[in-house]
Amino acid sequence: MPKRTFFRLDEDKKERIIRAAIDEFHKNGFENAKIGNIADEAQIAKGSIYQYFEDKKELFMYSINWSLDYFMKNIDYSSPVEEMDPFDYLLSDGHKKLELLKKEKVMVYFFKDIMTGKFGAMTKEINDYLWKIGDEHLLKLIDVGIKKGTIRSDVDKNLLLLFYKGVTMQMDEYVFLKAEEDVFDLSDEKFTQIENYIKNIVELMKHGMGC
Amino acid sequence: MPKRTFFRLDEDKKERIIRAAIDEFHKNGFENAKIGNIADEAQIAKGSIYQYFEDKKELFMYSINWSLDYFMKNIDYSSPVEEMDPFDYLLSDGHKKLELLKKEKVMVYFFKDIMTGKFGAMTKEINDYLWKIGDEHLLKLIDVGIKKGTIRSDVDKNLLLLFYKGVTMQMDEYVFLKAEEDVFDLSDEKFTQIENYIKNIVELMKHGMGC
Amino acid sequence: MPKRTFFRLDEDKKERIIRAAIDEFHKNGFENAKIGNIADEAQIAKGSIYQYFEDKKELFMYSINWSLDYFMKNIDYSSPVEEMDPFDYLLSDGHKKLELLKKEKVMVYFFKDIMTGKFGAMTKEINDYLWKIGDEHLLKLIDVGIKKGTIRSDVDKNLLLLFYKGVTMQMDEYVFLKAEEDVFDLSDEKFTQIENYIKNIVELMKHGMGC
Amino acid sequence: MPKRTFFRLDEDKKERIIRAAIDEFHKNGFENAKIGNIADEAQIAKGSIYQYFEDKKELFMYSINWSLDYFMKNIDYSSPVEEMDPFDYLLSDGHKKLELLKKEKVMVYFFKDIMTGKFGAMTKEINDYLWKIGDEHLLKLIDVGIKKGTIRSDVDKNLLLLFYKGVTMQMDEYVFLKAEEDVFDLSDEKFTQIENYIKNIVELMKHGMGC
DNA sequence: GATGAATGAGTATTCATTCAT
DNA sequence: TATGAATGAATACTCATTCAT
Repeated sequence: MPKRTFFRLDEDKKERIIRAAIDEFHKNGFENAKIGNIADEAQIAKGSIYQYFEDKKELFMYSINWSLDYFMKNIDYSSPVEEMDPFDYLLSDGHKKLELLKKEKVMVYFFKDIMTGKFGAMTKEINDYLWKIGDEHLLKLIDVGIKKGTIRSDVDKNLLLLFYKGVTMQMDEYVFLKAEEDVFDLSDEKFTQIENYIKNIVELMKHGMGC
Repeated sequence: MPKRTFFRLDEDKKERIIRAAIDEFHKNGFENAKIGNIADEAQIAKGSIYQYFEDKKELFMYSINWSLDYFMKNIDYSSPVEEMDPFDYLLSDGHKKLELLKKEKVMVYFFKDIMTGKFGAMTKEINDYLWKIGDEHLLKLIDVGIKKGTIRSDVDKNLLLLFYKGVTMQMDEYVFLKAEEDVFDLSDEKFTQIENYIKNIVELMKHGMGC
Repeated sequence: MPKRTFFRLDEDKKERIIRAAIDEFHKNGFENAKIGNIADEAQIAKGSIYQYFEDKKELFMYSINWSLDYFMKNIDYSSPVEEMDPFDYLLSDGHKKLELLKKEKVMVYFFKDIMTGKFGAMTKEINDYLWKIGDEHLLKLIDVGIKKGTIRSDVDKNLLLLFYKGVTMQMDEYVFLKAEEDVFDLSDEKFTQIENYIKNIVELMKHGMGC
Repeated sequence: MPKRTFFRLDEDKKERIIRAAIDEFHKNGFENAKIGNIADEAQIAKGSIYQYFEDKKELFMYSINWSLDYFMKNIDYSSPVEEMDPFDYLLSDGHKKLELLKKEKVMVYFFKDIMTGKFGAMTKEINDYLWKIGDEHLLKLIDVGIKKGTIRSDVDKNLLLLFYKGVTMQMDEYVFLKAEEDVFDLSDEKFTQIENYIKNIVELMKHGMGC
């Protein structure tokens, strides 16, 4: 948890610092991230970082939290969508992700780094926490699906979760790759191409790949 | 590529070195892995490492190659199985993995670290290479499935690959977690529990989670 | 010398600041003393310290002066006692010191730190000054003793001073140690024990340890 | 305790390192002593210091031990002298100290710093140890004196110790100051002046300053 | 070839001091 | 004047790599 001096900062500065941190952590990983770079990028003095955060680790942790919050707010990863069928959700969600990708590339990547476990040992603690949050969210979706009758009820929910998650992540991976191809802007063609892919994947999730 | 001095070493020493490296890299990640620890563990002088490898990175890369080879040889990840149906393959493969897990815990974990992208930037290069190999392998399996009529042929193969991979990885993840619970030895009960899970997952892959 | 802003402060605040400083300097030495701690302890803002003192060193120097003054006033280290025989003086002085120890532990210790030279190089300047003051005081005492016929007159006065000082300091050291044993309060028993010791020491000073 | 790599060094290098350390610690105290300075002065790489010592503190501690040993060996502070009368001992000891002062100024000062407690908190532990050694040594001397009949036996030995120590230290202080006056070499005149002082002090110790 | 000692570049963190409010 | 946030200089320590034996 940042020191209170951090919270007293004006929004712009706070955001500059965290975005600088996210950028650095994403580019170089935790170990190789230099506090100096972050300070420079955020246009503050190196020492100031320590006025706001206990140490590098705390800054890192908070960066994670911050990006988590960010996505919660912006992708509505949290609640209202909960009445949506998980398959529909995927479709809409995928769309939103594409828009985010265009706007918040770095942060999305950072978020992906986290979820992928790229920060490894460093995050064991927070990693578990993040997973739990994500899983809970997905389980709710699955529940809705079962209730609505779009998801089979003869299989253990955890198994469904695992299945859903696996396919979803793979799909995200694909979307990322595709989006990466256009460094600056996604063409409409690419856009529909991606949406098509997602539709197909969802179809596979529903009916399986077997005959 | 190691220097030729390395290849002149006797098998035992070579293996000791690589296994020590794998252990250290797995435990601490690339940045925090200490050459000194590896040398100690391998019972050779620190300086000797540099007689065999250009630098830390080369040792790391070779460790990856080595473990890749190891699995190729031991899990038959390469050829003969190719006539097998991908679903059957999963079942048998899963079984083999369990046996490997018991025998080569550290190396399996290291391998997982690699495939998961935990070494991040460090491996971008090799990562792509590994994925390509893996993907090729899986695509062959899928082809077999289509030919044998166990996999639907109305969907793009790359999509099937993506789907198959996603579910597979998630399944592996689960197996790892389960296996981890028994630090020293897997009980038979746990063993069948895991196999059951795999069966169910395969069933989901075949028929999907939709109604 | 503190800035004039300091002298404009009310007594209570001034004392709070100096006592906080003394406490910190005593506990951590000059180098490790933290201005922040002093400010916290004195319940003022860190920046205010610099409103009163040029820098850390000036605060330190003034703390020394302050404690010196304090003892001058409170132990009557200066004048009226001057008609007293140095041996009698020691006895009475010793008693007073015990009382002070109970009331002003920290400051006494700080004072001892100074006289002992614990602040080393930092005080070279002030140290000389302090010694001079102390020596002058003691020389007066010795003069009185010679005049009163309680001290031999066949020895160089500086030598007597040196002798007197050495034994005295050692005695103080002992008193401090004893006093330290009772963290909160000196028992009467300990009290008389200490006084006895002092008496014996004084006897040794008078007649020597030889046969 | 230094690492064994240190003990494998040739005598010259070892001595260069320790003397450089002693010099730096004496000049700047523990906190302000810079490892870099020590390394430079000893003509070795900064990192090498850490090949020999765990950290700054260990180097400091060993420097103390080393100078202690040095004086033990060179001033015969340990045993054979033990049959000597403490007063005679002081005389001879004083003489030796003068010679040492000329040869090993810095180290003598460092030693004095230690015994004076100038390193304060840092040494609480070792300080006690040093005092104990010193006290034991002195107590033996006093015992000899009592046995030989040159010291009165009607006084508590610890009191005698305290007395003896106080006067001795003060005397040393004086000698140091005198010696300091001649930066490069002690004139014979100064030499005899000092010896005279010592004789007088010893006389005072024997017969006291009272009438 | 093998060894392990020597090297020195590289960086998080602290804290006295300054400064804007 | 009081405040406390901002600043940045300063330094112990690590460890990959080199090198002398």
